[in-house]
Amino acid sequence: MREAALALFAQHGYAAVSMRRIAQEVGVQAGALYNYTPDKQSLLFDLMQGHMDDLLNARSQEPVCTSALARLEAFSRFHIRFHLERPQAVFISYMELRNLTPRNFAVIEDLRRRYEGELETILRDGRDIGAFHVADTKITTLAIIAMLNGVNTWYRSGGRLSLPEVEAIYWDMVRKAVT
Amino acid sequence: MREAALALFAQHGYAAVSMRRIAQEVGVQAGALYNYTPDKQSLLFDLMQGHMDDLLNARSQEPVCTSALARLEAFSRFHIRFHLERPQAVFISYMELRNLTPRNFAVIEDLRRRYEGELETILRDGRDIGAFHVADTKITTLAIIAMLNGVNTWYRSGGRLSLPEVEAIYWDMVRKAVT
DNA sequence: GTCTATAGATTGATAGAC
DNA sequence: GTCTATCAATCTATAGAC
Repeated sequence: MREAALALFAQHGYAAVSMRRIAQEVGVQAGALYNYTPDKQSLLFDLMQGHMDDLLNARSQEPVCTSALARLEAFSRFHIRFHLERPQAVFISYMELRNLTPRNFAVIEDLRRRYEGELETILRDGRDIGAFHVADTKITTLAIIAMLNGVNTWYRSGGRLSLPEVEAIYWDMVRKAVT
Repeated sequence: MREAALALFAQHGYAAVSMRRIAQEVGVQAGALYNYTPDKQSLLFDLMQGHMDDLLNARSQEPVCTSALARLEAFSRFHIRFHLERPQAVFISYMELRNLTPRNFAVIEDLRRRYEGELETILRDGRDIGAFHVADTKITTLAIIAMLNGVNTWYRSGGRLSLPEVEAIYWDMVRKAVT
């Protein structure tokens, strides 16, 4: 059910996808879905929370780097790799924020800010030791993440560029932008 | 009607907003709206097409710069300024692409590509004369636009930073990323 | 745990009075 | 050009049989 909902929400949007349509994709009747989710809103929230949990868990299991540059490179490459591996979940977690209830929205926002905080810490530490030159760590954090997220709008596996090539191109831009 | 639809679509999403809700905002009954739009889809399309037309028109009326660096700076500052002036239209034009009919989608996509082409031309010309060092002009184009678009996710007028300060910070990052 | 059936509300769009 | 009224379809969610 979650798999079907993920694909359908990503393609048509949460509000435009009915429980009947999800059930059809799963191969059951609509009523049967309510054995697995209390309602449609919880289904959306679970998908988004699961994605953010995956993101933070995967990040925490990455090897720790010592130098400022190596930390930033590791983050940039991890971010691209992780997000390119699950484009649908990424898409939903950004596009469907406004369809969350205020309570659910606050939870997702908190997870998102925690992730952004990891990058900001890297930038601030690097700036403090003179490794980076950034005008504003908060804005630079958001600018870098926005730029890296942009990969998902055009990258298709099997295309002109391989994942390592994409990582290298973006890392080069990130590195130059902060040094 | 367009004004009300713009605000409501931006806040709740096209699929989640009913014609009755738009009519309520305008102060008429739902049926009256159909004197101004043949259907809901056309209303969305007109908003998006109007936004893209505004963008290309505004861009074409900007003063022409000669040096590669000045051209890129003018584009970056123009992009930030234009997009921060109409956050709702920007939001809709990106988020509601999947709610366009295939025919309407193709029209908007063409306008978007035309705009991106202006930046790519700047980058290619600059690279050809040795002013810029970019690994891939197409990807760099998308990366820069993604980064600049990110401003709209956090900037609020009257906040910590003024528009000229924001422009300066982003221009600094763009400049360093390509030189 | 899935089914059929349905309640109760809402949707986009139209018809016809004025 | 706006109104009331409504059609026909669709929606989320639930009830109860099996």
